[in-house]
Amino acid sequence: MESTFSDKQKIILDVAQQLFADQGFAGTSVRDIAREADVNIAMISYYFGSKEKLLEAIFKRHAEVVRLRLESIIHNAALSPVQKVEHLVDHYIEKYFSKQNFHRLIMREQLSTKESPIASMLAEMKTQNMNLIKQLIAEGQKKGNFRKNIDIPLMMATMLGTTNQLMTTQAFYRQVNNLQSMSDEDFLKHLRKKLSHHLKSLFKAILTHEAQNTK
Amino acid sequence: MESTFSDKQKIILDVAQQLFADQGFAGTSVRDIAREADVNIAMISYYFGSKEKLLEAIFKRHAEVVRLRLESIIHNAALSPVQKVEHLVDHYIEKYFSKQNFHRLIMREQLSTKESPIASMLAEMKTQNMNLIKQLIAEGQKKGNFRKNIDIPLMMATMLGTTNQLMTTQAFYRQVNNLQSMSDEDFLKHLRKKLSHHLKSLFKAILTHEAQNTK
DNA sequence: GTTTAATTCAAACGTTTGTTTAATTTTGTG
DNA sequence: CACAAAATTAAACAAACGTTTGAATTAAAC
Repeated sequence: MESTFSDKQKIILDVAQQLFADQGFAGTSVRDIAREADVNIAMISYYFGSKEKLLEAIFKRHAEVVRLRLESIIHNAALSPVQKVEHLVDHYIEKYFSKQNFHRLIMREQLSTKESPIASMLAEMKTQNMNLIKQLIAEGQKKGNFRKNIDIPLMMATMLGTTNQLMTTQAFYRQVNNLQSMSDEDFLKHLRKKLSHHLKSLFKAILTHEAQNTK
Repeated sequence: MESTFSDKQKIILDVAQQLFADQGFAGTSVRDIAREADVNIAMISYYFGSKEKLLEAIFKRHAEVVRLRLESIIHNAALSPVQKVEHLVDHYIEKYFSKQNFHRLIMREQLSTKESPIASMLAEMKTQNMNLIKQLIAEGQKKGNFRKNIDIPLMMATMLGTTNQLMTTQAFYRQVNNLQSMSDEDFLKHLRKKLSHHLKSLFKAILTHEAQNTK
């Protein structure tokens, strides 16, 4: 990768990522970023060309990290296919919960219908991840653990979609289940556990031959 | 409901809904709306107070329609609980696919973390729908069709989340499955069918005692 | 027909936006 | 030190934004 950023550039990237995540891309001005990063307004254009290309740089940096982590799970010879799927679920939940706002930002960009460098970058990233998971499924089928005719994109949609949806409506989930007395931290722990179990049992039902367990 | 809009107000609401859906709220200017609706810019403030209250009015109008349709399914005495769930799935898919852009708009608003009249309105809407579905699940449990200890919010998150996710990444789904030669119409039909089957078998696995069928 | 209220309009208001300029300072190199 | 390149700055730019104004027009009420 040709991505070698100076310390100052990294600060701008970090600050912008946080602000974009919290307030959205349109909702964040370059002046906000400059103020928070303690640099002159002109530095953003100077270093990155434009506000939009700054976002592009942020996503590029993120994509690299995701790909590496995913590969390390898939290629871990010590794990069975079922274990890999479970690791995948837990890893994704962990990643998503620890950077909620950033994933909100990605969601927002995906919602945009317009063709853009960013949209095509996200698509490419998705394809890479999908190919890795395809390997994993194929391995499971070869070993006889998984059934044939698995619609991987649908399965992915359920994992990502359910997690996204639950995240965006977590306050609602808390209210419905009368969990207001819990601390924020405890609630998130509880939510993650529930979601993890839910997704794993769903995937067991989709992927394997046996019915999923009741708790 | 006190919502009685003049013809001109309805035109503004329709046009604004379309534009907000296509370009987002921040991405649509009141000048865009005025031009498309063929009214003076000042009319939007005059009738609705502000751009934000205009969006509020659009969501209020939408919520009413959704509630009525949901009630008609839940209270249909001719259907069994399982059938009702299947109707629910198909109805939601139908609703979502026929107004994709509008649901993208709702998603975008849900992604916003800020407290706002619109956020609380969406939350209230969600609670209403949830209570209706709770009735449906309780009916199924009483009749012995559904198992106990069903996490309804999690189930809803899977339905809404999977549909949303698949919708926002449909171009990707098409590419991965080599369906570019299909017409747009045929592809959407295909996608709906796949999604419907996927969700129904997931729900069978979640709700009932038997394992779901393979195709 | 007269009066009062509701509607419509072009224009302007005051901000805020992303980006650029041109001058200045800092840094690196020989 | 001297010179060139890079970095940084305050200021200005033009464009777009949501909203308001005050006059002009239409509709409604009596």
